[in-house]
Amino acid sequence: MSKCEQCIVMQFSSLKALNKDQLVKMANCKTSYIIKKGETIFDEGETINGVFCVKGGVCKMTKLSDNGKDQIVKLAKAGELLGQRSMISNEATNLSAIALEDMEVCFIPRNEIIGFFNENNQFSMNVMQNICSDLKNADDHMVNMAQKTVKQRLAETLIYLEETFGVNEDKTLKIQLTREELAGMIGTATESCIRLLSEFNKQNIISLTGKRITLIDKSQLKKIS
Amino acid sequence: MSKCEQCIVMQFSSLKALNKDQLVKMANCKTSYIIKKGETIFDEGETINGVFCVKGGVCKMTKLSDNGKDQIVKLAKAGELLGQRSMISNEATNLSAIALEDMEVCFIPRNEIIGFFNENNQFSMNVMQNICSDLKNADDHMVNMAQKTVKQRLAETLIYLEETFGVNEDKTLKIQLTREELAGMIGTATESCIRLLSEFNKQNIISLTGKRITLIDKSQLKKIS
DNA sequence: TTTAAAATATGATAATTGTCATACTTTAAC
DNA sequence: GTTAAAGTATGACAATTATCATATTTTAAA
Repeated sequence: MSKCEQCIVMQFSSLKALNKDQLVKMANCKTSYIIKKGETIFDEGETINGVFCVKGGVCKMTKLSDNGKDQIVKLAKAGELLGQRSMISNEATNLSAIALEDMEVCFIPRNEIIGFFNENNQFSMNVMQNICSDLKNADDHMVNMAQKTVKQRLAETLIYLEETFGVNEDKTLKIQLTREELAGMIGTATESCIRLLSEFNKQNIISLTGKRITLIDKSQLKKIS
Repeated sequence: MSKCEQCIVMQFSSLKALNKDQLVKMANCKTSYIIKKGETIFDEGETINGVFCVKGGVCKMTKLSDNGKDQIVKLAKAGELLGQRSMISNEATNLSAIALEDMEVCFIPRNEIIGFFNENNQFSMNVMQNICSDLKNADDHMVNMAQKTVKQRLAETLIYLEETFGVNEDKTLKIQLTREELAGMIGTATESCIRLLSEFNKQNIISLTGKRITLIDKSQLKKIS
């Protein structure tokens, strides 16, 4: 059982508002997990009774649409608490969380978090602000889905992926998404996504090396989006 | 200056958690407004420094997309607090609020609400749950926008409008949206929206009397959506 | 290393949706 | 009431996107 105090996550998660005693208390009741790439942390509709704190790695938060396709609603990385919304609403989760890379996560039971909520205003304010930020992003995302073309959404998403997750030494996007997952983010058919990537590639806006993507002309991507 | 204690809104808004003293305090610092149909309560990007409590009437919460169309992100009715998110994030609003009917709203300054936040856990929990509910809806909405056809979205929206705002004695939808607004809700061109309404009309799934809409075959609408 | 499975890629085609033009109808202002 | 403006409706056409088929490449397992 590692100490929460020393966890790097404490620097940028809402948990940073907790004091030493609270962190010790949390360390005593948390459970740590190693999640392998592709494994599910929890499924849409599951009752999880707590939150998962992401220590490392990235996961996709997806929702199964009626037509059977997985829509990626957001990507979550270190410092994020998964299941905040359902914990506060006291409901089952509305999204599934699936690891895109090997991950380290800690589970913190609901009671513990709710306790911190009541005794630590700054902490509850932090959580609230996270949720508000999610809400704002969801609104923006919704409007983009409704009003932008697939091409615009792809361009925007590529920029988002580079800005959020960075690039490797060879300039390729660090985050590894399959074409199907990328299509699931922008809300289109996998073939349409592949076709547009090819088109961007031919126009020298991006380059494709196997499944890896490199952004070449970012200003052009921004113009498109 | 009317008393907040006696306001009908207190029965179903998050403010119901406030005690008598707090309600009196709120009544003393609130400002009441009558908003005419079509008038703007606040604009996207505005800093409002407080929340608007809807006492009566319905408004649309919209976001201007890059292509110049107004997307309706949600409809708000009595009991809702407008501007909660931006108040908590301490940011400008990300949505505009425009009255669809004549409205009564009260403005409550930010400081007041934040004060209640700190002294009344149940109140802050209520607000949080509202925002969580908005977030869940936004996620659902996003997936629908991304994965469903315009026809499916229209069918779903018609059912939502009837369930949420009810019908008149003649069975027509109580809420009055122009075709342009309806198109703005489902995220499509006005003409496409009109065309699909005509199609539903011809198939006897709905009936159109001027701008008024009556749902005839709801089970069919559900099947479509 | 070989081989099967999965992922990527591309073509052909159909379905959906948007855009522009135009006509008709309702609404609201004078 | 008249009239202009706004809203509703429909046609024609173009653009976008999905679907199905199939080939190629990559990945992972035996």
